[in-house]
Amino acid sequence: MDIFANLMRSPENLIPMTTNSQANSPWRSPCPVNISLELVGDKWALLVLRDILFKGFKSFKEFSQSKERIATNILASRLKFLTEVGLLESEVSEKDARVIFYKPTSKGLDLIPVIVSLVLWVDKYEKHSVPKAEIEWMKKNTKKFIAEIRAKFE
Amino acid sequence: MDIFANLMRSPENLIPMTTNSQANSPWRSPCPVNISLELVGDKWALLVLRDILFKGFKSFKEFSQSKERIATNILASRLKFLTEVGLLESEVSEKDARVIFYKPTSKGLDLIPVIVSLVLWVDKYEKHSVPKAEIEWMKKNTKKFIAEIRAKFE
DNA sequence: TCAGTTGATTGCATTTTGCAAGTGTTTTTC
DNA sequence: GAAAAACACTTGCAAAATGCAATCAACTGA
Repeated sequence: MDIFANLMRSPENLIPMTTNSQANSPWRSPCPVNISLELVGDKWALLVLRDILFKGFKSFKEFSQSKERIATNILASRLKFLTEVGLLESEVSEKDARVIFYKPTSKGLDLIPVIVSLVLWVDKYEKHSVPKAEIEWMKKNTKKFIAEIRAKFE
Repeated sequence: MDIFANLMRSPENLIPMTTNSQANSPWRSPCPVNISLELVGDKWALLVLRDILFKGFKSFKEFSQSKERIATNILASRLKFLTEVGLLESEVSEKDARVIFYKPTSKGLDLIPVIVSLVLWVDKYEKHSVPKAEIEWMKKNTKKFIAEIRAKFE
C-alpha cells in the first residue's frame, strides 16, 4: 500500500473534508497536520508541556521561571487554552490554597512521542543542552523512555 | 538508566548551557524542545513542509493554494526562513525561469517522523480528513511509511 | 506586442505578543 | 491580628506578527 501514491491521487485527503463539515469545524482545515498546529503550533505550548512532562513542574510560578522567560500574561493564556482543549488539568493544592497544580491529561501525555521526535531531530542538526548519553538512551530506548515518563503521571 | 530521574536531578539540562554560550546563541534557550519550536513552532512552517513532503508540491503557487489559505507575504517569509535555516532548497525551473521549485533538504526530510507523530496524535483525539485505512497503515508501518516518502526525494 | 502568470513586496488594518505594573486572595511573619 | 510576602492572574500600552488587497518586476506564450 503506497500511501504517498494514494495521497498524490487524492491529495485533498490531507486538506478538506467537505465544505459543509468545514463550516461546523473550528479548524482552518481538517488536515491532521493543521489541527495539530492549531493546538500546539506556537512558540510556547509545547514548552509548558515540556516543563510539566520532563521537568516535573506543576505551578504557574515554576513555568514562569523557565529560561525562555515566558511573560505571565502569555503563560496564563496558554495554561487556560491547554486546559480548555484537554491537554492539561488543574487542581488547587491541598497544602496551599493559593497554588494551582497543573498536570497532563492522557491527551497531553500522548504528546510525549511528538516532543521526543522533535528533540531527536534537533539533536541531529543543532547544538543543544541535553547530554549525549541521554540522547543516545532516548534514541535507543524510545518506547521505554516514553513509558517511564508516562508512568510518573499515571 | 532513568533519564527522567537524571533530568529531575539536573533539570537545567533541558534549559541552559552556560550563560556565555547563550549569549552567542540565536536561541531563547539551548533546550532542544525550544530550538525546535524556534525553527518550526508556528502555524505555517510545518504546513509548507506537509505540502512538499506529503502532497508533492513544489512551487509558490501550489503552496498558496492550500486550503489553509496562507497569505502570500507570510508564505514568502516562511519559504525564505525555511531555506535560510536549511530545511528547504530552491532551484529555478528549467522550463520557466519565473518558477522556483522548493525541495526538502536532508534536515527537512528528517522532520517526517515529527509530522507523522503529530498526525497519529491528532488521529487519536480529533476528527480529521485522512481515511482510517491510511492512518492504520501509517501506524503499523511507520518506518516504512517514512522511508517511502523520503525515497521520493532522494 | 501584449495580456496573463509567477514569486514576491508594500501599505495598512487587525491580532498577537512582550513588558511593567497592578489586582485579589491566601499565607507567613511579627 | 495587622503588615508583609507569595501566588496566580489581569490590565494597559507599546511593539511585533499576521491578514488582506493591491501592486510589482520578471517572464511567458500567443
